Amino acid sequence: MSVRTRFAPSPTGYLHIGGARTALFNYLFARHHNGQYLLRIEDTDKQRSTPEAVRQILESLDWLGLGPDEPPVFQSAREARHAEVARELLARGRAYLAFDTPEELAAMREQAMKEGRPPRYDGRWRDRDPAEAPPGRTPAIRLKAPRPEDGRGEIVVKDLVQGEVRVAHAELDDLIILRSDGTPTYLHAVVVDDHDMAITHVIRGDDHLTNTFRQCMIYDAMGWHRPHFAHIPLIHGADGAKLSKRHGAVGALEFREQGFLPEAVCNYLLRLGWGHGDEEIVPRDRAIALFDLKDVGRAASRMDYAKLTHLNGVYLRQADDDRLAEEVLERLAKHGIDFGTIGGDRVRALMPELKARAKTLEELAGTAAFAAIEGPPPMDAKSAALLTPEAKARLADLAQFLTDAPWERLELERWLRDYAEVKGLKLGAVAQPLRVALTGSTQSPPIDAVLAALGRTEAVDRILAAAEE
RNA sequence: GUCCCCAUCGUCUAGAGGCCUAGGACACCAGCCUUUCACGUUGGUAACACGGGUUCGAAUCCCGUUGGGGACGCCA
Repeated sequence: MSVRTRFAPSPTGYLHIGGARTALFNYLFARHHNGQYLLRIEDTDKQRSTPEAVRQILESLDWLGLGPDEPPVFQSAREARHAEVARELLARGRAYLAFDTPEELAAMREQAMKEGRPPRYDGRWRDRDPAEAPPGRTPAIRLKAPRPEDGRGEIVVKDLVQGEVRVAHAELDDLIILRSDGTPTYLHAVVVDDHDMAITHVIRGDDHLTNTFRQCMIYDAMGWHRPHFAHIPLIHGADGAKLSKRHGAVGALEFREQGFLPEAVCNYLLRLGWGHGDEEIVPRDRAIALFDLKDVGRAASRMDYAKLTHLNGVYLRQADDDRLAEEVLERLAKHGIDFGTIGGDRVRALMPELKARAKTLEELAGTAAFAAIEGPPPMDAKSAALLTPEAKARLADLAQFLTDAPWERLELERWLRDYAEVKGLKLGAVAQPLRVALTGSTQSPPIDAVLAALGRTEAVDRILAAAEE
């Protein structure tokens, strides 16, 4: 039977980076086994689910290159089926009608907590005749949890990541599978959908580990085969607490905004909890070839933005120049920086040098701005301070001589070295004032590359402007 | 409170009883390279939570302690 996995987010907000990793692992596992990777939107909570969240989840997955192999399944569209299974369980005597009110249940929980007992449903309607129900109450359907004679049974799950995990039947209570309003509960809907979608491997966050035992009860009651389960550890913030906004970016699309490349984010997420020897750079194809659930760690890991940033730099340097140029120009436009066709060409021309010096697209856009615009670049204080009277005189001199210089990068470099030698100067004494004049910054790509990319007219204009300031 | 899971440098990890004087990566520090910055490169600081077993031998197996996390809804 071919492997089928699914990612099942609930559309109550943006796609969390932890969810993105769950999706990635589901994707990689399916691809590794030549199986299918599906998406199910768990929108049975009508109060909190929004179409906007659905849209954002799809966009996030698309950006990460984790789009599903089949159209997404919307859980809300399958409520009739969920109810049908619940009624079947009822008909088979594996479930029963429970007429409790929410208030009664709350009181029951409170009482149990007060007495130091675990808050579980006591099964008061399990063997009671529905005829005894108080008038006007609509019942929920509860599943009958196993109650072995000796009271010592247990449910065993052989989790592909966590290993063998067991929970005593005594820990389980009769869970609601169909609410009194006829809608399914999450635990029930998940089981029915995973079964109907022929999911073979359920890979999800380990916050679902204890839910698994409740779900197993439903599989068993229906006589369905349980899928394999793999519960992967959660991602925490740098302080070890649950990852939240105060830790920094957590939404997948926030990473895009901040200038991270999707392939870098995926690589980072993969290495968080999964490893293959000392390999750090694991592109998609390699990840598919290597991925195995047995190599997934069992401990929660912490989000490290510094390492993500480093990885992003690695991927940035490998990325295609035109792609990066497009991204950068888009960002410049968004920041209200004016540039024309020529500016775009200059950014493209300088991209090989630019990308070696940036770790994110946002940073790249910042360092590319001087090349995109027309005229003298804005100058920071540190750069302006470099424009001493001597430096300005030097620039004026350079502007004059550059008029006749050969305009090609390697030739320019030689020309600059000759110039410095003739004038008895260190190359740095020539390059730094030039850099400041041309880029408005003390840091930039090699000055010969900058000159070549700007073109003679623009370069000389900027040098003259700085000399006359 | 009850149940479940987890535990190697600050962080991510390698490690399946001897290959471990514990390896790699990020971050940090110092040097080299150099027209600035970055890249690259060389070196450095830095960890098996603790206590008991098992064994000739334990980071690796077992038990306990401590610490962290998760779950206990007519939420998902």
